Amino acid sequence: MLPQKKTIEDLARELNLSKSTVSRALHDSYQIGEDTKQKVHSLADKWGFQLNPQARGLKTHRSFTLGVVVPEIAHKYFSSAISGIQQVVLPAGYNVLIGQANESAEQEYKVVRQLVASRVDGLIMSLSGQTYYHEYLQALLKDGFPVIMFDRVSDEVDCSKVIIDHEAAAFKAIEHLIEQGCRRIAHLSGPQVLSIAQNRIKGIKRALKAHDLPLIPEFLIENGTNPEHTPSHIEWLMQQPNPPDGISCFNDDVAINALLTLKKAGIPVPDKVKIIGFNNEKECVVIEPNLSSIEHPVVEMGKEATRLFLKYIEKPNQKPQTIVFDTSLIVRQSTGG
Amino acid sequence: MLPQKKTIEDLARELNLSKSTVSRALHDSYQIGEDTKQKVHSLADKWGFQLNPQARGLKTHRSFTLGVVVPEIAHKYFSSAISGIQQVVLPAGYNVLIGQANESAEQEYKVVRQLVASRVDGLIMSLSGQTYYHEYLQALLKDGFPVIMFDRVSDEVDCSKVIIDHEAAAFKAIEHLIEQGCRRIAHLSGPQVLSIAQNRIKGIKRALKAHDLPLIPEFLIENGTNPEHTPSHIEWLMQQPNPPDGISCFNDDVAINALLTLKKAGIPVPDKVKIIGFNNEKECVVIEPNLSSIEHPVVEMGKEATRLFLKYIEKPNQKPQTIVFDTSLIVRQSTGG
DNA sequence: TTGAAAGCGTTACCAA
DNA sequence: TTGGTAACGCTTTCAA
Repeated sequence: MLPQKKTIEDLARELNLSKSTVSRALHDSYQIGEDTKQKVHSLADKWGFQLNPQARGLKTHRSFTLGVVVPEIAHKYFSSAISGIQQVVLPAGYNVLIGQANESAEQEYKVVRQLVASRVDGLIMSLSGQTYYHEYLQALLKDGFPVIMFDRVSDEVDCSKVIIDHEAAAFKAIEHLIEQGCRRIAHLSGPQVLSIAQNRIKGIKRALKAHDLPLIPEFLIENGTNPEHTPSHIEWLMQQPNPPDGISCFNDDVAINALLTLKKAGIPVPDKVKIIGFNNEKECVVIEPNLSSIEHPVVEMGKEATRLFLKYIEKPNQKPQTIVFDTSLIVRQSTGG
Repeated sequence: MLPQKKTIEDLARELNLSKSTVSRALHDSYQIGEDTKQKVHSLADKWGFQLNPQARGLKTHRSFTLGVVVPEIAHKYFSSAISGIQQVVLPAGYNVLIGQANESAEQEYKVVRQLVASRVDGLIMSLSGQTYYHEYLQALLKDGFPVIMFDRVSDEVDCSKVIIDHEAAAFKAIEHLIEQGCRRIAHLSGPQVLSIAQNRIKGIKRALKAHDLPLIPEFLIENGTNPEHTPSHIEWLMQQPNPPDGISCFNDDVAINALLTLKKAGIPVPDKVKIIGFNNEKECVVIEPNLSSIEHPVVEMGKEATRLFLKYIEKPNQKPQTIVFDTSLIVRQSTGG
């Protein structure tokens, strides 16, 4: 178990072979006889031999390490993605180096720099909210360095992406509210710099139009994700002469915050107003009434992003591709389900 | 930004110095003149030069990488710890390689093997529930390889540890229940192979004794953390002729599961039975009644474990030490607070 | 089918 | 205070 002390040379000596032969045998080179391979492998197994990755990397200019950058590790959404990434990349012989950007553009840049300096073979990232400056990512890509984005992507960077069809997801959520009888729907939306927030709004508008309902402008609350402001947003909404009868929230945290505010105000959910969130987090089934939500296949997305990375490693010069994941509506009590 | 192409040799050539001098200058060796250092550093900065970690590692037998093994990445508790670890270790020039054991002893062994093969300079781990076999960790330690455990530790492994005083925590929880009027207290305990589970039980016993209350043996449910069994445990408990009037749970997940079961059965909390959990997770303030809990300083523990690792790297041959963190009781509605 | 040897980018020993 | 050089463990070209 101890940090490998044996080298290829030890194997060679023991078997009366040369380093080169042993190296080739370990890599199952076609130029090596079956019996030789056998011998090498069996001794290697017996010794628990593993190649020194640093020597290997030094020679091959690869590290067999993948960098992953997320806004925040300690968030279920992203740690699940990381878990998905690991499930695919470890069996392929890669390790994962993790960086967190803490929702800051500068930190994101620093973290990427650091990972690149550590010689990761590629990068899978989900962008941080306020990030505008992405030229350095473009530069990396131009040098043939694989960068794959998932979930929070930027239109300005031309790389492979794994995303959710947020427009369709929002459409689904709003249509569900409408089918449940809502006619005056409010929205606590996210940071407008994120394309996902904009796409959600597109979906909202499309759903309303499809059902001949108006978009009530003052019910569309932008940047409504700050947990400290949610209660006042809700209070304001419900104090209107014609308050909303349905509220869609940017994520479950916001939705739960909203729900708690409504309960405190004695406004019955779903009877008087219906609520739906996004992400389908654990808390949805903890709160009462249980929260309806839109489920994102985040583990699957992590896996898919990793497959793109591996494919790219296999043969570079691939055209960037975008893989779109669908979401599913989870109906619970908060929308009368 | 691109993966460094320049080498020490390029710097040397450009400055009319030798590789050795440049290397020493970069490491601020005392043998190098101030002016030379200046020149080297300024060119290195200008070029954005960074040493090749693989070549460095090959030569020095270090990787400047720390391995972290947790039962599950996608769990707030552990991802917070990882975050804490990163906050301390990144500024020290180390990267973090993460492995998850999925609560399985075999996986844990494999993951450690893999990380060691990847030449991590040390390991910070939180053990998985069912783990018995720890000889390999002992072996590593004997070879001078740093292993630090946090939270879920094993008494059988003689290494530095960062733990919570679980006995005191459990004492606090039980004493609180008693002060709130509970006289027949039940416990959904954790895997008995974990020392934390045993220490909790010690605390429970001590608290009961201190208040002259008996420990009701059939109310002490071992290995009670399986979410599928929690409802039947709760049902069984409450169907007893003399059911418990207080339940302490191994963690918040179990407590919430228990609470939901009680609500479904129409048993009022906290009036008929009081509940307390451990970890103080987000869901505590989502469920109703809000869940009382014991808060663990998990980010701080991750940081402290990392400091121990760095100290050990600085000078090996340290005696193992154990750092104990205290917890705080968070009183909410589920215990009538 | 196998072996010898060069070289990846550092560090560290020995000289100067 | 600085330089030359071997060595870390592996891959790979060239030769046999």
